[in-house]
Amino acid sequence: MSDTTLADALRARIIAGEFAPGERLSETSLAARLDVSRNTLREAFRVLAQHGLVEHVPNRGVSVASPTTADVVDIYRARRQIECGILRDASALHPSVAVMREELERAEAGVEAGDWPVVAAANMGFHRALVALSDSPRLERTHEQLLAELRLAFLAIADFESLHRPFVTRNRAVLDALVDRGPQAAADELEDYLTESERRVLGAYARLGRG
Amino acid sequence: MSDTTLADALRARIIAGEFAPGERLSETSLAARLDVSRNTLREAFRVLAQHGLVEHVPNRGVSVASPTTADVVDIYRARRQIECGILRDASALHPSVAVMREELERAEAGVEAGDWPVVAAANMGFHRALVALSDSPRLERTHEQLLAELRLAFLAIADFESLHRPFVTRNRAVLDALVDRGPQAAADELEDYLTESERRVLGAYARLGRG
DNA sequence: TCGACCCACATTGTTGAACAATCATTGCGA
DNA sequence: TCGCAATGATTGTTCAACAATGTGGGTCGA
Repeated sequence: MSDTTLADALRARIIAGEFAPGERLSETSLAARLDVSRNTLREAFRVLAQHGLVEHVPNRGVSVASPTTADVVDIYRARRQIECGILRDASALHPSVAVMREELERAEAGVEAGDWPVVAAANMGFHRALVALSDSPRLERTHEQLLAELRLAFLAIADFESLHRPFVTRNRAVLDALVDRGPQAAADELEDYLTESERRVLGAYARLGRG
Repeated sequence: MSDTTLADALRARIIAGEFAPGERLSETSLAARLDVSRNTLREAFRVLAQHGLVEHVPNRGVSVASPTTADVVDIYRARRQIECGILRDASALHPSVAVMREELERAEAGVEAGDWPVVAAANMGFHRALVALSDSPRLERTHEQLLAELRLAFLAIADFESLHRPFVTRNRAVLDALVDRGPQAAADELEDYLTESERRVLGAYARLGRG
């Protein structure tokens, strides 16, 4: 199996919650379980470590990342910088606006159905489409990594409903603001969104005695 | 040798211009030359590929990245987004302002001495310190990768003087604006800087028949 | 009982060799 | 000249081994 494919497969498994945040990933046993050699697995680990999905400590192996409070704060700081900046410069005519609307509707349908994993995915899709407004592959890549890390924080908290349900209407507000009141208003809405979302995550962390 | 150390060493060599942008990096010969095994080298390659410093094509190995015109445009787009956004929210009292001043003086001394590599390094140091105003490790990491890629573009152009000399006074203007006229004015100055710098790089690329 | 030290064990870091898979080139024939 | 198959080189992957490092347990002494 190609190492990139392997890294992608591992990434998907981690994001799906197959491995708990903080869980130690033994090279020997995981290699056996995935039916690849240790060397191949190690190459995949390097990729994931660069993505921030696993943490690599020399001579002590890799574990699934488990974002600390400081990490969460930093992730949201970076998100604010990137997402708000992009939105402020965005055009409501960009094709990606349609994608944002699709994801929003998917999230709203998910709320109706009470399917919180769908809501979570759609909310993230909304913000991914938002970043695509920038037409910058590098910003999209960076943002994608931020979302992947953040998803680990969500996994540690595990309460998808309270983490995602309240934010569907906020995403609606962001999109409406972009279309009706212009990019600056949308950026302001988004900043509120992110501040509130960060507050929720940090609150849950505090209740858990951190992540 | 630890793989991270190896990746760092390779990164330094690439950035120093030891390998030309676009040059093919043979696993066997490079492993022999660096006195490491192929497997270890491959792990380091994965790290560098994630940094955008080398390009990895399946079954065709890795080459030193050689940014295309589109890459340069994207790098500057991302820089504008990140650096200007940070500067707009920055405080002139942040400790990193002192670092910016140091790098600026180093650059000015370099201009006096006609030492363009020093000027180039100091200019980049200035912008690195600028991003450090954000106190965000993730933004710093992303920005560092952008600079590394950009350095490859500079290497392809090779005319350090015209790429870096004009921008020392512009950096001075950014710093002065931050201290004297506030973050918004500084962000405006910086936007001019980046636009002009991008124009220069693209112009040189055009003269070379692209990179 | 408690703490310091030492040793065996487990895991990672790295190597070298081997083989399959894929790509590039060369030379042949039509 | 063009297409094509054989050939050689390089990458992808595996395996086995050993060195280096970290971990935990157990002994010994106070």
